[in-house]
Amino acid sequence: MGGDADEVDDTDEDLPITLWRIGEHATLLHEGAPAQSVYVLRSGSLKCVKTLEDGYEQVVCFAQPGELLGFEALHCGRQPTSVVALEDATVYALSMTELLGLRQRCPALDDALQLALSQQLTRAAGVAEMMSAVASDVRLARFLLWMSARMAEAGRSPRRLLLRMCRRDIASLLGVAHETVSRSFTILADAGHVKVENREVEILDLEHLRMRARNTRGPLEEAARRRPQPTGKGTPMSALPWLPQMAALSVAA
Amino acid sequence: MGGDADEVDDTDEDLPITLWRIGEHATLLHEGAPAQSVYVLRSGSLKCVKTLEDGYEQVVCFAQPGELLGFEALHCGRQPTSVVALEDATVYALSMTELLGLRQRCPALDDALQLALSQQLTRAAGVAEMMSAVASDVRLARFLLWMSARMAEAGRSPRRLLLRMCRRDIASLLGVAHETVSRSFTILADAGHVKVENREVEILDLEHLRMRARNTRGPLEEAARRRPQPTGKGTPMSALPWLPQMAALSVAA
DNA sequence: CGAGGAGTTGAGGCTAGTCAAGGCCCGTGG
DNA sequence: CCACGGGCCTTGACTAGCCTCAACTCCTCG
Repeated sequence: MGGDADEVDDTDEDLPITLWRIGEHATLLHEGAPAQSVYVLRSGSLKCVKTLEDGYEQVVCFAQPGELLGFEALHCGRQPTSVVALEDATVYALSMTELLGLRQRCPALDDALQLALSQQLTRAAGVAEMMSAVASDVRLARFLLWMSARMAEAGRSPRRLLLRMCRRDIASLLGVAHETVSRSFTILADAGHVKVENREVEILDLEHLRMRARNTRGPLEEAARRRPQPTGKGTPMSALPWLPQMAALSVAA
Repeated sequence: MGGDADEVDDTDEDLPITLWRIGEHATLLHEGAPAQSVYVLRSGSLKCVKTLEDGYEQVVCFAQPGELLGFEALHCGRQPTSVVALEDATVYALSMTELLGLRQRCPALDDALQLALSQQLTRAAGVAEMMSAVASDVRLARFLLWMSARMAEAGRSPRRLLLRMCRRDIASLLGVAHETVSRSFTILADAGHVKVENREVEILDLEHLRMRARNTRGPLEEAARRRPQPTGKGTPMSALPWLPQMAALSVAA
């Protein structure tokens, strides 16, 4: 297996689903490792990191319980990121070789998989949105709101956050220096939006935090003027496409 | 339907796959629109944009032929981004309500779908990697290499790029001002790495362009020292998990 | 008790954002 | 036909914000 995790138990003879336990700082998936399983995070939190050629550790995302991991490797066979536990965590593991057969035998799992994948795509867009802000305090505000939303999804208090990752990891995700993260924390704290105590963050003024997070760049960037301009009128085409063709296409590109 | 596209033809009575033609600047998917179909881009190129509260148009990604679109909406029922054609384009449309049944009737399509989803996740991580660079010329270099890789995937020349998007869209994706994109283009051109003529870009020195793209931030950021540190040893757990539970979990979070 | 990581804060230089002007190209309309 | 307007792109000048380097504290761990 591609990780420092301990196999705990098979859950069922028929189903190749295994529960793994991952200790803090242990690596569940190694970047570049062959794809063998997909995982669903059961408890704890993880970070997905890409080690760039110059040795810089780029954090791509933080994973909360329920998230799907390792699925990216399906199309190229290798893991694009490493996955490291920020605290003790447990995951369900699902062998990739048996994934296909399993999907057919169990439509419920199949649907759940589709949903989870869809969700992961949405989250990826959310990460991009976070990084799109210019000002560093705005980035941090968005990050905190993002974490808060995750807590709410998980049914926990969205006001009290316990950040399991270090400042450097946050800085990496947001694309700023880790000192800047520190400064941005004090900016938000001085403004009375949050109370910060090391990794414990309490959101005091959600509304003002949201307002700050809205600032993207300049004053509206005149983008509001650029209306959709639907032209849309086009000539009909001959009906050559087909299902197999479509299937081939989506594999190809 | 949520778009200014023209329906062209049904491809098969049994299969709800339709070919749509989208004119330049037309919108295939509107942000916030209900999820009704998934699409596979057949020809042309698109951009996915998120209009933020302050009116700023955040470009999330550029789509090339073969990419899957609209799938993010599955889990929440609404499109998280708008999708706009950068040039005349065609897409295969697949009704979402019939998607489930179709997947079961045609495993080949199902597998293709999984692969495409996996690919989309990988691409999302790639976008994050692009934005992670600090220096603007490095960001642009990565963008050009990214476009080049897409061209190679499509079987076209990876050296001659025709950028269908305007500078402002590139700037939005990279998280910089559009003037900065201009300046970065001239930096790369002056360095002899590329030849730029409006939207036509020729890569002259791939190797040096790659070298420039490697610079992430500072000199190694001492991250190279932070070795994995596998602790990994943990106590076994009782075997409570199960397939239905796992399915429910991946839906829940 | 010392070593080292994590976090915070300060000083200074430089990148990139902002504002502004000008050129180019292409659409519409006089 | 050419004038005009309006994108798109580029370039310049100024300035704000962030990165870098550095020092210091706190805390954990061996």
